[in-house]
Amino acid sequence: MSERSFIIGAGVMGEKDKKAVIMQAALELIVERGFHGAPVSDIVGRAGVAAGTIYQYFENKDVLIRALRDELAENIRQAILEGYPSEKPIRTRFLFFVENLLSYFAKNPLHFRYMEQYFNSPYGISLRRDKAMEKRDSGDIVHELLSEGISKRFMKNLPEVVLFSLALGPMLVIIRDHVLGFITLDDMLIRRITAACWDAVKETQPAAEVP
Amino acid sequence: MSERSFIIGAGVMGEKDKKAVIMQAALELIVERGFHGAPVSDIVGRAGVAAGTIYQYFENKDVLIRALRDELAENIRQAILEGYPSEKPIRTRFLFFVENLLSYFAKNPLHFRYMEQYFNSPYGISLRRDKAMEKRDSGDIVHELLSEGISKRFMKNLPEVVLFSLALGPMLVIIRDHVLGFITLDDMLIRRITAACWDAVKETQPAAEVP
DNA sequence: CGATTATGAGTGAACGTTCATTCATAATTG
DNA sequence: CAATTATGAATGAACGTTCACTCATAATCG
Repeated sequence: MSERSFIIGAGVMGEKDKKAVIMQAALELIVERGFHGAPVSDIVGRAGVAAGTIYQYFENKDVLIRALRDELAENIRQAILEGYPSEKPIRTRFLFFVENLLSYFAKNPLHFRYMEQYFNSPYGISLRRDKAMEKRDSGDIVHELLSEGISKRFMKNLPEVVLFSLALGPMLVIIRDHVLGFITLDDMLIRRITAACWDAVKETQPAAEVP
Repeated sequence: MSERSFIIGAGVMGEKDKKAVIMQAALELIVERGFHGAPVSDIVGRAGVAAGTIYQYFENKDVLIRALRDELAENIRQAILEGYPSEKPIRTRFLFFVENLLSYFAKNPLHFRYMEQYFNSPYGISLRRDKAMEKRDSGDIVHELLSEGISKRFMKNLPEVVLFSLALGPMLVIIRDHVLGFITLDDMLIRRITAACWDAVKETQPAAEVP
């Protein structure tokens, strides 16, 4: 082998992957056992590195936890914005957004569980709004969607945070059930769930035009 | 003072209250800082008792945590079943149930935050279904409501867990926002939110009779 | 180009801290 | 004055973090 490399399990890794291996191990363990059930000693054990190695890449455990959050948030952001039909009617955009988000989490259950745990922990409480709803990337799109929906009377005249909860709250429960094996999500079911969420937010005295 | 008593803050307590004081202190601290941010030393400190006293009432910290869950679950059960209109139409029962639950948590934010943390932690994962949906008290009522709604075609023909998520998922987000001060829930708003949840679950091709 | 030195990623035993829990003792009760 | 209840210093396990050290590789040298 022409450059430094090493073996973990059956695979051969270039040195650049070590950080990623640690992050993956942390993701799995934290999802399985929670933040305080995933000591650094177990994380490095699963990653196949020594205790000290983790501090080559992360200043401390908190930094690792936040780095994981940032990476997942970026993945999610890219996944749900790809192909977003900015020019289509509101209903189309709404369905696209919710369907994509459901789909992403159905396919990446660990990402969902991690973010859920993060935002339900003392780490995440203060940052919740910044990341989920405020002036940032995907949050912008949600805000744009809902405020336009309200002003054009395609959606119910409720506070934006309420419409947000009607649109995405069911997803929190459904993905949890999907992860835990109480239900299996396929594309058809995802489409029907998304349509039901639209029923929740849409104005029941419809405006002159159909959205 | 004629019987043994002691002072906490401005109040005087008989000894029978000591267990309750410990539980209240644990509730507050765990909601504020999470399970691993609420060490026994802090709990007894807030309760105004010595470290050892907690073990007079609870075998260990886990037992305390589960006892709190049980007490809150019982409170919630009683609150939402009081005055439940078993003989009224499905829609009436649905609105009553969801409204009552929203109302209860809006008035008892600590209870909500505790249960949320509990069920999102390794403690609660395995028990989630037993408590929230299965053959038990309030769970029975939800199951009865949804299965009747499906079979009589007043609700969408979706898996029960999906209808459950459409009915109660938004509440998870809204109460969190209420607790964190992003929104203020009053009776009027609660009624409008509940109505929107009904829109989500109700069959859009209505049956012959109005429910 | 072979030999020598420098580098820094990787290591893991050891450290200090924090935690839940215990128990000998003290205080309070009827 | 026995019995019950409360106390808090002491304990040991578990944790995150540190740091002196190793060694494969890269850089430099003669």
